[in-house]
Amino acid sequence: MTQHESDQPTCTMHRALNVVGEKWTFVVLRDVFNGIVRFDDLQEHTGIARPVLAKRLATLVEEGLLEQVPYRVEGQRTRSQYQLTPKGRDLYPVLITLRQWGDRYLSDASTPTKINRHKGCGSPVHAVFQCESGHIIDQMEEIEAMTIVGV
Amino acid sequence: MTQHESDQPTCTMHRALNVVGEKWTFVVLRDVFNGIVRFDDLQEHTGIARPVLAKRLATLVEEGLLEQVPYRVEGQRTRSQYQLTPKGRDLYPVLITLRQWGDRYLSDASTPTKINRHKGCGSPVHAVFQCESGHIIDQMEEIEAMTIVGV
DNA sequence: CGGTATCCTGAAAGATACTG
DNA sequence: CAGTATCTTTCAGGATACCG
Repeated sequence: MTQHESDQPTCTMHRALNVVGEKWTFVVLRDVFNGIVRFDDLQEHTGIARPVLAKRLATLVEEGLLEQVPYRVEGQRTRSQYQLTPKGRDLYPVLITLRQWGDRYLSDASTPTKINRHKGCGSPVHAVFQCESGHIIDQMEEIEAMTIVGV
Repeated sequence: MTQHESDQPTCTMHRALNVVGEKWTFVVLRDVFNGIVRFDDLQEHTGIARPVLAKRLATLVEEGLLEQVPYRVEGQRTRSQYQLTPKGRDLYPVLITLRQWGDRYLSDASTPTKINRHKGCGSPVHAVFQCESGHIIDQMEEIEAMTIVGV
């Protein structure tokens, strides 16, 4: 059964992958999160071929994860940069959990470790689950999945 | 600058994507998490072409995220199934955060919402971050990133 | 049931060069 | 600086058929 553009998957995770599941998407987003927001800077830092980067950025703008905004430094000409929208910013947890998994299983002497700290208190953070009753869950065995049909 | 197999990216998130960043990987993992663990079941449920599924599963086994284990129901012949290793299980937070993002931004009337509940208390859970001092962080603005060189 | 073997296609990615 | 235009290549993915 071939997947046509029209029949979207009903699984929202699958849909998410159709938006951000391409090879370079998260690498680009990572850099934007890190403050690299201009085309040439992104190109140089990621090493992606220029046409590919252009297409990826266009997709991210189309999908509403990035916004292209012009800016101007006094006395220089107008330039443009990419900014995260709330929709884009909300992917941060995915990025973090992905990186934490990589840190745990794929790091070696050559990989600089990125630590995320709680501003103010300064302690390293990691992903856990919290239920609405307030319990913290760090064993996924304590979680059960359930499908709600009809939204 | 072309990427050869030998020169891995130093970013662990990027490395993670090289393991699980292919189109169908998370869809397969999702099903395995949901208890669909046999080849034909996976094939039918995902709709992936058989050779592709075979390759994806082989990769996941190679990379140590899945294990192929034989099992036998009394009186029937031996069958085989795929089981998550701890390394594979630890991708759960990535799956959940990805799905939560999809739920928020890509759902519509046709998408069944998957709710994860805390066993016992029954309340829905969502991914948050916790720092080692115990604070719960649900605003990513409260998180700052920092690079530690030299592991 | 759990895959392989074969063959094919298209889309994504890459290299290079050019433009406003 | 921020892209396009062209062209080429690679390969993940798909269709179909077959096998122990």
